Amino acid sequence: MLKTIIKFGALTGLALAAAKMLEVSYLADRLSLKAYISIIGIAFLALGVFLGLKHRRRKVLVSYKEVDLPPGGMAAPLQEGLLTERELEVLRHIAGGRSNQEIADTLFVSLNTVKTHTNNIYGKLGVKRRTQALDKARQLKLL
Amino acid sequence: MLKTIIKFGALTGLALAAAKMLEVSYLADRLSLKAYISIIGIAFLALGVFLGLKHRRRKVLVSYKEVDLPPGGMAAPLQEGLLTERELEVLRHIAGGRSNQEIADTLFVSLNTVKTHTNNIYGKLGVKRRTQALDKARQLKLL
DNA sequence: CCTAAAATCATACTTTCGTTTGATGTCAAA
DNA sequence: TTTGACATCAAACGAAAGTATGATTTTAGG
Repeated sequence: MLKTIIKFGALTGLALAAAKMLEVSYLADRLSLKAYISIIGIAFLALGVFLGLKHRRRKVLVSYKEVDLPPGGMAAPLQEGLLTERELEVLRHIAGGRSNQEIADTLFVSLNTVKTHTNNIYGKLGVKRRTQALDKARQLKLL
Repeated sequence: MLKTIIKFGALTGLALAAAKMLEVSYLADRLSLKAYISIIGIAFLALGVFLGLKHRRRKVLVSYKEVDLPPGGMAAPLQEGLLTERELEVLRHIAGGRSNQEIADTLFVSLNTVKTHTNNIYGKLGVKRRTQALDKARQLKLL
């Protein structure tokens, strides 16, 4: 971002310098002030458009890097005891895209019970929505 | 395209008119020609940048580079063209646990727009909920 | 036996999500 | 210029999800 600003400034400076040169050129004697101003304006307009368009180009991630796995393998840091078995069960259903009602049906409990579980999960994970819970759970390797 | 040119021309005309007004203003008496030219230049530069940025909506791939695939082989760019860039962007925010309103805020669009995107995503993935969309997207290696 | 944690359920309420319909502007390609 | 894909936005409604509070029942451990 800093580079962009610097480049931008440099280009502007160059443009201004060019304008100054123009100022003393023979053109100044032949063209009216209005025409001269117009040329300057159009030139800068073009420069501006160019710059504006140029800095919209997309960058793409192109490289990756391999790393060694820890000798023991990627064993789970499993947060033992954070969530209860039932809560984990519910969480897995959520990850599977099931609605609370569907979870209630498959677990043979009421919708309210599922809501209680989900809210307990949110509380323990420190989140407010099921999608956040999934994200957090993955970070914690709970899923 | 024609419209764009017309608008562009109109704006340029307005800018030139403004410049003409400036020309006869008191500023002309107080500022050196150089300073005057500079102001004109900067103004048009700004206008140009504005116009350039405004018409940047469509993104274009400008360069690419070949790389070796990881030994294990990463499943290719499956499902090319299933979701649009914008839809993928929204999907990633959903995966991050963001609410529609939050997504709207970070993308600087309205809540309704985000809802439209999400619904289009659901339609394309053949799902009905965001959590299902996440599950399906992972199966399709879209995330 | 007693207790704390876990699991169950409820009611009432707020918020977010999802659906539908319709519209406008832009861009690329035909 | 016409057309189709994209992105944008709106309004209104129903469906889920989430919050808050309180309660009862199981169950595992001390």
